[in-house]
Amino acid sequence: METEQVLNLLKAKGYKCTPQRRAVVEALVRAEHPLSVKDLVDELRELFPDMSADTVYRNVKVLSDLGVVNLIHNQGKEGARFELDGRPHHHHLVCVACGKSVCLPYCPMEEKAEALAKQEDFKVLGHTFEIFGHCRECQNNKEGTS
Amino acid sequence: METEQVLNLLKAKGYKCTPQRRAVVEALVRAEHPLSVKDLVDELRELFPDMSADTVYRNVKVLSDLGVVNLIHNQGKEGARFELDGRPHHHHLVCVACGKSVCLPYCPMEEKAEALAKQEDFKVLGHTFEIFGHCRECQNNKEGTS
DNA sequence: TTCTTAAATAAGAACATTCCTAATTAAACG
DNA sequence: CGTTTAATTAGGAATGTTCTTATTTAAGAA
Repeated sequence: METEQVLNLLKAKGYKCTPQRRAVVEALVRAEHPLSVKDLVDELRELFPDMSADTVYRNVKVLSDLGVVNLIHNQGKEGARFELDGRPHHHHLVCVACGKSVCLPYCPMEEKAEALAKQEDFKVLGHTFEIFGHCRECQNNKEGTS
Repeated sequence: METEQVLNLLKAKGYKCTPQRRAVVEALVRAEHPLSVKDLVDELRELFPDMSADTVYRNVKVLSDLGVVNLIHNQGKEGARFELDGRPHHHHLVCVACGKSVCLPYCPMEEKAEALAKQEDFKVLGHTFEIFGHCRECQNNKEGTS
């Protein structure tokens, strides 16, 4: 997905195209792995020294609501991470050692979960699913060191 | 699960049995639905006026590590909630309107997810899965009012 | 019981995130 | 182009959560 496509989508949905918002989108398009809020703020303050963290949170939320970015809750420790995503929806394996994440070609809602919610008359708005642990490299590093 | 059982487990694992910790366990044993940190702090400050929120977080984490309580991440808004759990493991439907939660007799890890993680040489430490939305009652209330 | 020590505590700093407000500004329209 | 308006912004206050540190204390050993 390219920057202009995202901005057009935003415009179509009635969102304004501010320089800060454009910069957030560009940073996400450029990124090669999920970014934390801190990553984004640090990077964007070089362009907009006064940019507030709230602006990043707000924009990332808008993009997330539109399904353009995926939000990865990385419980505790480091904050959440975000990545641009053309694909409609997916989950992650998150490494608690290095913070990196791997996409998972599986969503539990598609299986039994949606049905169980309906059974309870529960109006589903969303869901989270993440697996956390140690990635291959971090397991190797741990063994190597000592 | 009763208070003494939990405390024995703690002792067996090398944790001390402090009055504050006992009170946290007792409050959770007594509770009939998941408690927020604020719930716990408010309740426990009647016994220990100086109790810090950190003590609640710490104890709840210990109990969570032991599998004695389940931690329900209720993204944003209201903070996390905790409930005592004798059963090995389960997930929840969380109502974003009233904060209540319903247990879900389903865990995605038991299905495909565990296998997918192994396929990536990913050493699984844990996972989260929650469905959020509006419960039956909150849907009705919304319709009733206007 | 007294001593020792590792664990737990309170307090507050630090950080992540959300919320509020007043000021700015993009976009639509004249 | 100038005006209007609703969205967006920066900034800081307000929460939720974690971390650090100095002090207290439970539990085991003498």
